[in-house]
Amino acid sequence: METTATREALLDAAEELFAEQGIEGTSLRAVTSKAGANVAAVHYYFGSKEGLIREVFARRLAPLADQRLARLAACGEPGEQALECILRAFVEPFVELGWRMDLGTSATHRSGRLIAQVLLEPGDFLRNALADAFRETFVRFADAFERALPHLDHSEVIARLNFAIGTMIHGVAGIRLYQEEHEALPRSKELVDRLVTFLVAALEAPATLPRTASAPDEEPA
Amino acid sequence: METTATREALLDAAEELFAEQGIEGTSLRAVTSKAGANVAAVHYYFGSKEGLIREVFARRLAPLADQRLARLAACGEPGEQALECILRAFVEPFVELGWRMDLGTSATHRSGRLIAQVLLEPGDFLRNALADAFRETFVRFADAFERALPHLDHSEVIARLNFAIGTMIHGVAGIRLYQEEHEALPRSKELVDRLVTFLVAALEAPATLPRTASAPDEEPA
DNA sequence: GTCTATATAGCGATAGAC
DNA sequence: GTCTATCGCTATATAGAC
Repeated sequence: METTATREALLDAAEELFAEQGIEGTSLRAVTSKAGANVAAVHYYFGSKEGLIREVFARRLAPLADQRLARLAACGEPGEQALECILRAFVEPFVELGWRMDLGTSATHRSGRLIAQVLLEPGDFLRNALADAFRETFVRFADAFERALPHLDHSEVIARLNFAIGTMIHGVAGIRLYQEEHEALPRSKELVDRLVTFLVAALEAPATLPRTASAPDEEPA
Repeated sequence: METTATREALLDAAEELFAEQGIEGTSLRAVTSKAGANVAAVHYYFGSKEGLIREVFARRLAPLADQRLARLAACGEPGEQALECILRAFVEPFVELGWRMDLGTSATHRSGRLIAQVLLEPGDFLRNALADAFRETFVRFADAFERALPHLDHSEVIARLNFAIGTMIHGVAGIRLYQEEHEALPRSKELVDRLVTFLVAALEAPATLPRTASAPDEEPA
């Protein structure tokens, strides 16, 4: 269809500009001018800027969810899945998506920062949409992690899963508050391997004992 | 001084609104109206919105750096510091700062998201200012971590330190993409303990071995 | 389905009264 | 030191020509 060409061009342009300049910081004019169209086209296809934003993410998140769940299923029967396999099923598709969304972005403003941005932006609508899109995935992975980490209670598994998500997002976003001068940003595969090593150990850590409450004398070895 | 009253009120209002609505999403009018002043006052005291933003952070970051370095020094002589002590020196002051900056913020938009936001926002000026403010701290801590983790090479220590920063920021920001219905957000002390358990294990993990080949750029045949 | 032209509103910044 | 009023600009959104 020819009508789809403009639509896709708008989505591509928006995705790229959002990653470079932020979502709030990107005007419809910038999007349409990059896409070779004009402001009215956005409202014709998406109704509003909010509709455009929603579509930019929806286009990526459904395939991401599918891929993660397929990879998880390939780890074996529930209850017998290896922790590293579960973790890779969770991390790898996300990192690859981050890299793909990054194609036109400058080297210093890397990749998946788009998703990280959304998590922090003020408006509720997108964060809620994101949470909805991820809910099924997270429920399934939380269950898999819980079975693979029998030494942890439910609440600590959830807390660690949320930590792991933060580590992953921050890693994919390529944020370096502390960066060596000549250090190159890691390639996708190297990043995944380092993330997995880091997170497997973190998830397997012994349970956190309450330091305040009943056992004040105990220091963890 | 009486002049300081308005100035401080502007900084307080700005800090609170930035955390709630984002920096880009907060207008000077919103800040001044909350502070009981008006737009001109911002330009009188800070010259511009950018100057205001800079001051909001500068007011918090210098004490944070001091506190962290003091805590690190209290861990003992360089080369003999325990990993957990170094990590707590790094994490605890940051978490407490996040909690303090959160006072007026609604429960669903927690704490340190302000710093997390800055890391992702488009403009370079603030990220550079933040990197500058943290540089000394990070150099000192990177050195301490490297001595405490002799099984890792320099580049992996740096990579893991950046991961740890991401974990910490995400945790303090209170982001929960996956949240149980009745789950309460953890208290500061509980968060710190869980973060430390998680990160000690992660940092101590064995070195990541290249999985593809001897050189990271090579594609497997 | 795509354009131009415009309506409406909000922004940061500044001048000048007090 | 603090105010009101306003300038100049840009944003999203829409109406209507083609």
